[in-house]
Amino acid sequence: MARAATTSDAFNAVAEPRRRDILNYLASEERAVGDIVVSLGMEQPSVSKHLGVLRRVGLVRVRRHGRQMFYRTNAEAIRPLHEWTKTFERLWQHQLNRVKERAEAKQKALDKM
Amino acid sequence: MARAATTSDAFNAVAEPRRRDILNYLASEERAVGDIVVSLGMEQPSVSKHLGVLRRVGLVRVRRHGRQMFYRTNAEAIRPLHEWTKTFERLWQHQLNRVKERAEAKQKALDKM
DNA sequence: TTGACATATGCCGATATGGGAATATATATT
DNA sequence: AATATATATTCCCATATCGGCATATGTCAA
Repeated sequence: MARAATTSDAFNAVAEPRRRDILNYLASEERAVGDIVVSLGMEQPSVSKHLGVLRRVGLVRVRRHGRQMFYRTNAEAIRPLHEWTKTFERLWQHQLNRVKERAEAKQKALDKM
Repeated sequence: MARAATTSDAFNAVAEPRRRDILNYLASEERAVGDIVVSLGMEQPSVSKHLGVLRRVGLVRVRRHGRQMFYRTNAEAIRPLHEWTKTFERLWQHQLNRVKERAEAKQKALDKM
């Protein structure tokens, strides 16, 4: 078996940096493909392909207006990612506290010298 | 150019479901490779390879004890992922509110019938 | 209808993948 | 030293990728 398809889920789709750029760009308001091409400085076919991947996993929604296609980020599809990362939140807080405590202990030791 | 390496960053490393399973398993406490093999029901070489990827992007830490290698999740490396997804949080809340409002409006309309 | 514009799709090549099987490395035990 | 145990590495294969380029599709305008 090879690597899972980029269209298998949001995790795979979002692994590509340019696709994250697109999602960021489409977060605040919907945009036509041409706008993405210009604003992000990518080739038009490349943008269309990335949008295709994002659309297949539900990360963007499309609306046609004349010959333009307006895309917008569907934040709801990013939520599972957020939830998964969130399960580790208390761990890094814990780890940070430990680092902080060690630093403070070290400082105290230095103060006594 | 082909797809980015799984070791290029946490986003790519985490795209593989089995690697997320491993990170979940190693979140609460450190474990030997053999434990992962048994608990997750994977082949040993497969586990070692996945751990290699995770280690290269800093998602796990290792400690040797005799002939065993104890791995644990380094939650701190998951944080950038969390932060990125977080930027969309207000959007899906907004979208959910709109869905909710529509549902309530619909219910009100039904109540009048 | 013809032509211009906006976007999508097809084909190509180079590359990395993940699983399976075999094997190598490192450490402990006797 | 020889053997057993724990883990890592290598090789192979089928597959999907992304970018570049050319081209197809769809829509508007004259």
